[in-house]
Amino acid sequence: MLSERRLQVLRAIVQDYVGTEEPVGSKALTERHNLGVSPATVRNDMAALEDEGFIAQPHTSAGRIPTDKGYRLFVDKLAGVKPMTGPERRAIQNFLDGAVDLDDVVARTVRLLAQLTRQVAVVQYPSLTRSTVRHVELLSLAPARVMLVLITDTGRVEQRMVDCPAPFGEGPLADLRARLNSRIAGRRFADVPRLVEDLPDAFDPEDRGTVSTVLSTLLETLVEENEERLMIGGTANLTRFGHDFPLTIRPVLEALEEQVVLLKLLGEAGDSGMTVRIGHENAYEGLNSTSVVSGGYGSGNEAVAKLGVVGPTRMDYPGTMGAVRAVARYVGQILAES
Amino acid sequence: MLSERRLQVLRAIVQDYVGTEEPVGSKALTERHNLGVSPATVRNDMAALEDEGFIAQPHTSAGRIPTDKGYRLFVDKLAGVKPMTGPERRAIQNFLDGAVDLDDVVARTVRLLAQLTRQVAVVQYPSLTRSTVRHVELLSLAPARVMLVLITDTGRVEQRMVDCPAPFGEGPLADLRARLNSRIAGRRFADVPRLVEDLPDAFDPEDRGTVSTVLSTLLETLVEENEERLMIGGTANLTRFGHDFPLTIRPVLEALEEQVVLLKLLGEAGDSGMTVRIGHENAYEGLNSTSVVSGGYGSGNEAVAKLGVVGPTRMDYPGTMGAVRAVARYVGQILAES
DNA sequence: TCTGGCACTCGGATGTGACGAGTGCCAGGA
DNA sequence: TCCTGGCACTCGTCACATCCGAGTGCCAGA
Repeated sequence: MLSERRLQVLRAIVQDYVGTEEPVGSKALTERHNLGVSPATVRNDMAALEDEGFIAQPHTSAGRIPTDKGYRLFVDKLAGVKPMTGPERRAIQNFLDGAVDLDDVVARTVRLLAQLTRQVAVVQYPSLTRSTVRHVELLSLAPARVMLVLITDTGRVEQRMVDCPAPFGEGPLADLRARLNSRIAGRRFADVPRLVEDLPDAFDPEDRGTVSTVLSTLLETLVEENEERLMIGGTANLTRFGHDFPLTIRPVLEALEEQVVLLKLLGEAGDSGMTVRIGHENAYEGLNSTSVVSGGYGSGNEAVAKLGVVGPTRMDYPGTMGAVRAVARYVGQILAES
Repeated sequence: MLSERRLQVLRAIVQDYVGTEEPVGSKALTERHNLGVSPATVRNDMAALEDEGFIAQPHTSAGRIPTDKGYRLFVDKLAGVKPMTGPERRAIQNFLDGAVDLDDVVARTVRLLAQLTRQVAVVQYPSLTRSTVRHVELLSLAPARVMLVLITDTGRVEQRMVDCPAPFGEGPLADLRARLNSRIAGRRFADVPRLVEDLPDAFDPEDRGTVSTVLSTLLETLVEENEERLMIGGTANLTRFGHDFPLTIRPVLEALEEQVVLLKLLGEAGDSGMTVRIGHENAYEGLNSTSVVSGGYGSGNEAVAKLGVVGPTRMDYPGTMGAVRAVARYVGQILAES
């Protein structure tokens, strides 16, 4: 096992490297952190840390930089989550309070996260499957054409056009609307299929086909998780990455355009608490030189969606985690209020 | 005035530079284009073109590159719009035909444009102000709380929460819904204010306040042009820009994050036909080394929104313009169908 | 008006050497 | 046993010098 001092040395290396973006040597370490020992001792410790794979030398005659494994140890054992300061918290709350609708909440959240962390922020729209139904509206646009509008408790609105197999009068439509709402308003999406199962039976035979069509469209809408949208911001921060630019930035930009990749990335994160994926821990190859800090947020006790930050492995983990946690918390509050 | 041959020389310079990304010299020019004259003659022409400000030398002993003014002349006089090939057209149509809803149409359009031009694509959501109302729905969520849902002919849905000054029964609500729809369904947004002006008069005094509140929320929604959303794609193509990377890419990424800037940019473009803004012609400073090719698209004869492409001034203008025109045309068709 | 020739310029690539940060190892001391 | 100071060594970076060649401008002649 690593001695206490060696862990301190690792911590110091991570901190310095994150700060300066340059490999750190033994002398600089002893000067900037009072470890109470000489550079030579630190050198021995560093050699040991390198043997264990926590740090590495880019070149023979250069200082050390942390490896993914080193960052992992740092995040797990050596660093806490840096809480936001009072003013920061107030700023977050004020900024989010100004939002006028769901789109705006998400947009503001992205901006905020990107600014706070100076990295790329990704925010998922509140997911449908965990939400509850607030209201279902059916509009007759043509004799055999119905528009289905679904309103969720998170303020999200989904609409679908339904082409009916047969003309559908205003009377049955109103009937269906009333029955539907009385059954599923306030219920969770997951429960809806069960609740509407026998609805067609209540209608005249000639209308049953249409009712079934409408219902199956509704269920499709509920299930359609792949429709989950997300918003991205702060891509300009990618330019701060490093000097070896195009090579690093390219795959990241590509990854950010693939919503599927991002959704998967966020999906892998645990529901509660925060998940940190460092470098090669990311399944997607293009993100092998980045770290992803993500967490869930929710309107109640439960997470309804995820948000996160993508940045270089060489990032300020405590600060980033603090920002993610704080923003997630406040977004949850805002959603719960509205 | 410039002689015919000098224009040809300019055209050749632009084409070669766009192709090779390297300053082009007199010798290379005569080899690759059969101008029928010797390099020495071309040199004289180039000197003249330089005097007029159409081309410039990055360094004393280098070839020439076109200036913004040179590109401008090229676009205005020397180049046409390169039409898409048959297969390309079919591919565009097929791809767009697969869209399931408005979001999907816009998303696909962005992807398509980005792929075709290998540049950054920007597509504005169909604008509200030019559209017509398809349906207005009012839902009572609580005694004094109404949700207003507006559905446009382009398939867009906007919802607003309205807090009423007094409780509002289902009866008057249904009444208002019916009157509203009979008056404004199918009408253009611009006409709506005039059409609903006297609506409160038809209601009982105690409901008038609520009716007015609902109406003013509706009008706000219609006017709220700044809410116009847009979608961006193909940012990874920025990495192909050049070698002097971070300096060029940074401000562009920043500009792309500022929806306001982009909306302005697209807004400046003419309604019909295509607009090309080259380098410093762009008002926004960060885009001074890029060109923007934009055009309007519409569901009918009229443009309802804009779309465009952002790329280096050194871009394939004929090809880009062809792609923009083709995509705009097909998106219009798709919107008209749905 | 065009052409071939020629001297000139200057950026980029290549090579060389000095410098210095950082290392590993070792012998001596607490 | 662990820490420390010293020392030789490595190697990347920087500054400077050199060379090469693409490209130019200009001029005299067709």
